[in-house]
Amino acid sequence: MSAEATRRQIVEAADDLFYRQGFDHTSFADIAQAVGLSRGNFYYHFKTKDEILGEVIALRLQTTQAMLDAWEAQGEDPAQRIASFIEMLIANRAQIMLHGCPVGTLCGELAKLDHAAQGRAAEVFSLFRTWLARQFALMGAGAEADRLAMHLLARSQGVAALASAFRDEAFIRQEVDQMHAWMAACAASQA
Amino acid sequence: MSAEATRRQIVEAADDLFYRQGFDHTSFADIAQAVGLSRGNFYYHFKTKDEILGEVIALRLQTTQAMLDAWEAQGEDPAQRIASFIEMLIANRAQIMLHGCPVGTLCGELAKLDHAAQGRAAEVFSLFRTWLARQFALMGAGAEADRLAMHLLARSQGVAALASAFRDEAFIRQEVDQMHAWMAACAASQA
DNA sequence: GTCTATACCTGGATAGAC
DNA sequence: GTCTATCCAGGTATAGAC
Repeated sequence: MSAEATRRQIVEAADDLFYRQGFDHTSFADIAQAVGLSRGNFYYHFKTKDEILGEVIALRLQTTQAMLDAWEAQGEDPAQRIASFIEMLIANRAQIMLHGCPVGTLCGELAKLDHAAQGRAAEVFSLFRTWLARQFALMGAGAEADRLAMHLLARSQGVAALASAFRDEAFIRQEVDQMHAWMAACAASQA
Repeated sequence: MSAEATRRQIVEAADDLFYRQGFDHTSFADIAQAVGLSRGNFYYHFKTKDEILGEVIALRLQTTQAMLDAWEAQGEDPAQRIASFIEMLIANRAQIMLHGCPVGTLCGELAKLDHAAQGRAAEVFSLFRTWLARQFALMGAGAEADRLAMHLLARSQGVAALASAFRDEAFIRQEVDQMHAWMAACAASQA
């Protein structure tokens, strides 16, 4: 196999394991096993764990941006695009109940480790924030656009945190309904 | 020193370290050093790390209940008592920006570790949930009381998560203001 | 590019002297 | 109740054969 393809496999396996088990709790052996490599060979591709983390964050930034671009292309108006964001909680509910939000839990863990990559990891949040703010701006929210974006981001984080703690799917649906209702009220007040 | 006093010191030190560094990332050596004990002596007091975790959770359940009781005693009406809950975000903002919410981050970490104490840790959330639901019920929320309690708990979790990721104090104040406004609207609609 | 073998360290946990 | 010494597992990382 080419070195490039192996590297990519490693990053994808690490992405998954970091989400399910946490960054600190995932060992090189775990990742090597997932990819089917020996531990020794592993170091040919990555020298340190932080280097893998860097690539995982880069991958997440990339896939997140791609998802936002897709929502942008599909949604007919900003309110519908924001609805796509909210529906993410429903689409990923099974994983969220088990492991929380990938972005929030990684940022939380890196904060505890006082890790240098904290800022990089938070950039994934920034992608959502900027994108949401632009949608709200298009809805006519003006100076309030960023505040509304942060509000919605916070609510989705809270839902993920509690859904995971209580393993409660009904709660997710309940809050998602409330968020859609809040959006409707939001849109009405701008009109 | 008496064994009982030492044990208590250990649990308090562990409580603090688990919050600031995370459970998994905190070693026996860290806790022993914080208390000023040798590692060997440490094992006279606690046999396993899980045993310490159990006591830390028990301590948190106890201090949380005491705090709720205090709010109950001080608040003149249920709306004012719920305001005490919301103001917790302001009172603890410095710590929250550095390490997130102690309850949420512990539950999140234990979920990643697939730890047996997950359920116990979530009981701290349950204390808040039950207490908040009772306040909402007193406000006349009826069947909606629990839903409103979970909603408020989720919002506070979301604020803690994003405040930590962005290190943003203004955001905390902004959302706290919104939560108070939401409460006022809530109270008005019940009246 | 891939492997085995291995060095080195940290962390959990125990034994036994004081 | 406290200490030192020690064991062992697991984790990061390297060397060097193939």
